Amino acid sequence: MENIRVRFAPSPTGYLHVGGLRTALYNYLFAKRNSGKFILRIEDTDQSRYVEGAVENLINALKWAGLEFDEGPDKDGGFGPYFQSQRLDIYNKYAAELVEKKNAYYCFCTPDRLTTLRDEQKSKNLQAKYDKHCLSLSDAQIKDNLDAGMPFVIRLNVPIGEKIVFNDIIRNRVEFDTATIDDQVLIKSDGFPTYHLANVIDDHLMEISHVIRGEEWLSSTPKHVLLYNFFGWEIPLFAHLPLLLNPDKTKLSKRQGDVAVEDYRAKGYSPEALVNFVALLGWNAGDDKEFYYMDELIEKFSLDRVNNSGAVFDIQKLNWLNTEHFRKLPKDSLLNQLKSDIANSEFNDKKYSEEYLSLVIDSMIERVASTKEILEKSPYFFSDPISYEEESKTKNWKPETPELLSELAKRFSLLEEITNKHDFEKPLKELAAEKGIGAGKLIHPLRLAVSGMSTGPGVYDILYIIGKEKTISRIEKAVKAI
RNA sequence: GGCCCUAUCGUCUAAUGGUUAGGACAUCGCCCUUUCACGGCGGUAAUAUGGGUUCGAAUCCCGUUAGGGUCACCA
Repeated sequence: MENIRVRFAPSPTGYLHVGGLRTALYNYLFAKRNSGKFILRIEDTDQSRYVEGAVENLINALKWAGLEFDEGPDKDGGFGPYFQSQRLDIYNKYAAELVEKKNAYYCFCTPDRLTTLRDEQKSKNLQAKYDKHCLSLSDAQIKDNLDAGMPFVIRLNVPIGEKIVFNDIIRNRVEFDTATIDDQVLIKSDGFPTYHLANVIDDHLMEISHVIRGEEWLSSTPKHVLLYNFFGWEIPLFAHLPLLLNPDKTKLSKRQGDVAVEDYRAKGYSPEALVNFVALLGWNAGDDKEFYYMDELIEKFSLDRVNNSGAVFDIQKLNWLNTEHFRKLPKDSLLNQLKSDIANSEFNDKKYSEEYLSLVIDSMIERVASTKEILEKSPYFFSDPISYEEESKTKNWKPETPELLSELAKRFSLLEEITNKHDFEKPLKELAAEKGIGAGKLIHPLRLAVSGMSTGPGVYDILYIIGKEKTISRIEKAVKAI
């Protein structure tokens, strides 16, 4: 294939949807795999939906996910501008050409008439469609209306009784009857184009070779085909991607959980995991491999192997992948992440050495899926416990416990040089043997005393990491508090 | 409702006319472990349905059913 150019063309609604991320990713992978160009185009033709900072958010989210675009805002490749709101002249020029050729026409119908028409059609269970009322206007009438400053739109003049057939890489042959296609508005009364017009013109002008987008666009594709034909332009190859679904199989939506890439980022999911996960939602290489890095995805990706049915966004599988990716992270990036999480936490006023944090990571890595979770699951590495788990208290804290722990603290205080966790194990085992009790009788209350919790790394690990002083002071505190 | 798309374990999927229908996540059980995890081993679990075509169908064709998308001066 030559001159592969694909685009991700979101409208700036405020955040990047995970479905959008998947669409962007497939475009990106396809471009990279085929030495093509990945273009970002902002479809901001709806003035009423303008959201402050949306474009920045979008670009940041893409960057975070590792999807660097080759052309787009602030990165001109000779096909700009990449904001549709800056290309109004172009759309108007082409719309005029269509009107000239009678492939489009002025429409002066009021919103009132349109709603009445639609209601009527709906009540008769008919498809809501414009009735071509203004198509019969004479040139003189149109000129009069225009001169009188009447608001107008420009509509696509869909021919009657034709079949529109196109080929989709994923769905193969798709056919529509023009009788089922509405005379779509191309230019709105505010002078802005609708998606359909702007999209077709830009894809042509930007020399897009493959239109890879969500399946929700499949039913408006015949309108686009019609436009390409009217202009006499070559039609790009289409690939309509299966939708991402809620657990109840409806189109993935905000109502049923997190849908923005930023939400997952904020929760501690890594970009590698999220990318890996959405890549597999609707595509696989044909083998059993499930763990991928971006470069491997690029190497393996092909549109031929994209599925044709919708895929449920299964958070459990994402969690698993996130864990897998987390465990493979190099030590220094774990360290950096943990430091930045601490800086953003309640513990941000304290200082911890890299050696210390490194030990914390080693002890927790098998128990968490993000550095953020280390803070949540083992706060005792960052400050003294302020409360003690009730359930563990009733289970492990017996009348004789304070005395036993005090004795244990005394023996710990005698420890001179501590080089590893076993230095703490010895006195505990000895005490247990002397008292004729199982080590568990000491281990469980000890864990509760120093951590406030009943789960976590081995007690000796905890003691070794927090050190002798803290161990003793926490035991003393617990003896008084419980 | 019209039009369009889709249909393999609960979920993501493999098997492109011949397999005991495979893997992964989840789930369950056992082992490891004086906690929680990790890990190891094993189990439960699917071709929506009815017809064709064929020696042979998850796979090809038709119908049915179910789900989804779309029917805006939103993208």
